[in-house]
Amino acid sequence: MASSTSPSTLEPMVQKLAYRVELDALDREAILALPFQHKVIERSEFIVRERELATHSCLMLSGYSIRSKLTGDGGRQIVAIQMKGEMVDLQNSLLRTADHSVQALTACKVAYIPRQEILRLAAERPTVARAMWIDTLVDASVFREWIMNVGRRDARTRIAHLLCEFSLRLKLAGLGRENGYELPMTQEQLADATGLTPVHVNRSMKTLDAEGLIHRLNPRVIHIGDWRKLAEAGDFDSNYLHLRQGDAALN
Amino acid sequence: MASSTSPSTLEPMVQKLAYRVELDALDREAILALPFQHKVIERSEFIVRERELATHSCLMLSGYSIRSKLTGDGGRQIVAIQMKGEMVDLQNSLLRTADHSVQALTACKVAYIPRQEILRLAAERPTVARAMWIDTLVDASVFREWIMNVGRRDARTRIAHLLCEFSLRLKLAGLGRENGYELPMTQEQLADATGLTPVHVNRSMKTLDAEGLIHRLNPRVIHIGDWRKLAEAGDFDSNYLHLRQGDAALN
DNA sequence: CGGGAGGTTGACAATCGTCAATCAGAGTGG
DNA sequence: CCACTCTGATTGACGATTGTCAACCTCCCG
Repeated sequence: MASSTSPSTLEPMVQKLAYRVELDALDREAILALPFQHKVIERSEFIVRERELATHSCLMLSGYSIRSKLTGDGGRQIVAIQMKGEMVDLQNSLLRTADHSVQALTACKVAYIPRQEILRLAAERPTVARAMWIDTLVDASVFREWIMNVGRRDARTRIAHLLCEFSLRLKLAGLGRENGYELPMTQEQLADATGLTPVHVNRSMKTLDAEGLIHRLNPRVIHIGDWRKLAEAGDFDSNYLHLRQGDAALN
Repeated sequence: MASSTSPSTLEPMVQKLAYRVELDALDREAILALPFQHKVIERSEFIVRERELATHSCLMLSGYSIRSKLTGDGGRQIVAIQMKGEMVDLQNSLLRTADHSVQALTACKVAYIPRQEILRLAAERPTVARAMWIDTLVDASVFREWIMNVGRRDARTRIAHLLCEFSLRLKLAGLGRENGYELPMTQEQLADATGLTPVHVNRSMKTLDAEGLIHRLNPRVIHIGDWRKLAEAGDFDSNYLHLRQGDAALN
């Protein structure tokens, strides 16, 4: 872990918030002036554990992380996937104790920001506060879509939906190639995200492949043959991501 | 619909927010001074429809409402249940278009507050803004628990979990009797909330009844025989509701 | 070359959904 | 007071999606 005051490290946070609300120069400066610590998180390492006190928020600079919860009998449910530019753990850090864990899916670079500094920023810059609030509201909207995904869609549709969400979000984050991307998760992790078993995830992806909706060079590299068809198969409508006009039409 | 400036109508909103953050006299006054309209919503009436522009937030004064989403093939997923004292639609009204519908489960009395006034209040009273933010974060925590509920628990456990959540929240709202309450929903609605079919909800409740975990005077009036056992059956841990110490031990 | 993680497949089991009939209770009108 | 109707609850028979178990394969890495 290394302290840093590099002026541009928090730029992704400015971008993220400016996407939601118009920020003036003072707002931007205030964000960039936040104290933070650079940190590298290894694959599988926990950033926050359920029931811990979370004292920091963190901004993803690279890599992927997941949020998950455990049932009493050991089942795991992944409730969100985070990527570059996203604020992890505004949720946990503003509340007393974490209600879910955050874990690195791949090696990650993050910027740690003390909870107190986030609160101070919010108090001093109402516009920034509003942007962060809206950001958490969009997170909540994604949660709702996931409830519907696991509650009311069959296996094939759930997987297709997740692949669509991934595709769009990767493009927005500036990752991902033209018609495809590399999945950062194993089939077991996909299963935990969709409420299925690894075996059935495998079967469902095989089906999507056989139907020509996706092509796989290797199990993790997804090529999307026809976005329209995949979106239809996944009952995917990007409305819940609350993107801007142009971005929603990316695919 | 009737305009009103009755000074105490918004008191539940003060209570709700003061539960999360300490509010000073000015904060409380500012909340109570919000302009609003009284409105009575009939059973089944929509308060907001998916994809609409939501221009108002609303505070539940009595009755129950649900938030729901529809799949492409007509399936419905209920993603939240709202009761007295809760702020419906901070979510929809701060974002451009509603990503889900809000519908009255029973006849409801509500106070409509214009979106602009909420934003103004948040800008002028940072502490109130923080309280509302935290409130939406708690909502998000409940969404995460619901994802786990429908994703990783079997039918009997899902139902038991929902019954437990209801019991606790009703007590907090000052509703519900000692060891039981009246469910405001049909079994079809329970099914939509748990990702099951009405028939299977019926079977699951029958099982819980046969096991002595609940008793039913009539299909909607639930008596909880042994809270401990029901909570265990439902894999229920109130941590995700982020209650205060005392409240978490209510049952 | 060996070991391990992750992916793939088949056989079988179980939970849950579907369909359809019946029942119970509330409200309505004659 | 009694059909009549409607909504919601209940039940049984059957079917299907999904889970379980177990084997085997593939690739990567030391």
